[in-house]
Amino acid sequence: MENKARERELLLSWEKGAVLPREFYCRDTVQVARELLGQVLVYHSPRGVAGGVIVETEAYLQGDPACHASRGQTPRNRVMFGPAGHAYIYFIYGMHYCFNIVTAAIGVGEAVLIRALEPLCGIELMQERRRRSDLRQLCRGPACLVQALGLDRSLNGAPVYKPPLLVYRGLAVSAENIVVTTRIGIKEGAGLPLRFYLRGSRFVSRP
DNA sequence: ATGATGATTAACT
DNA sequence: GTTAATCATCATG
Repeated sequence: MENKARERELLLSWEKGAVLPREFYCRDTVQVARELLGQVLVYHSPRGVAGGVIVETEAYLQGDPACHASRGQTPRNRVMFGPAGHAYIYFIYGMHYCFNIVTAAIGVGEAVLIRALEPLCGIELMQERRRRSDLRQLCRGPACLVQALGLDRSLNGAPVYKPPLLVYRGLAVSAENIVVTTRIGIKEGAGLPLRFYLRGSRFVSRP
């Protein structure tokens, strides 16, 4: 398997790396969105561990019409206004969940949407949850990765720097390996260069 | 109380 | 490229 060697390499970097500290997220949201590429998102679910390398992100900013927080605080978006480094998980289209990490200072409603992962661990479990065996179809898309990892509403507001949700430091990504483009699935604020993905990754939701 | 809508996905043509 | 699936959330009355 060509994937085996790759998986081993990634798993090694994950095991050696440290968990990204809370402070990592208390910064400029675009910067965090870029730097999250290459890091490893892991969820220790009751059924087992699953996770992968973050290969695609989107930034949602204050004053950005596409941002859930742009029209003030509501019960749904309240965790966006809370401390950085916590999960903002919301329900959409009557059947899907999306996973974000809150960024910036308290009171500033900004976050990074995680749009795709390169599967790394818990692959059999993810294949079962997704009812698909193809690695490329496991975590390709924001709602897909949530389903693959087994995330749900109960994790809304949970920190991502301690169990059961963890983001580990992975491989560093240079600026030339980050593609900057427009976000997907929004009406207002389309056209803003706030989507980021790993150049050449076959695991992004859309090139 | 009601109605419009959505940071999607899978399965079509 | 098009569309059905499916409902919590929010603005409005």
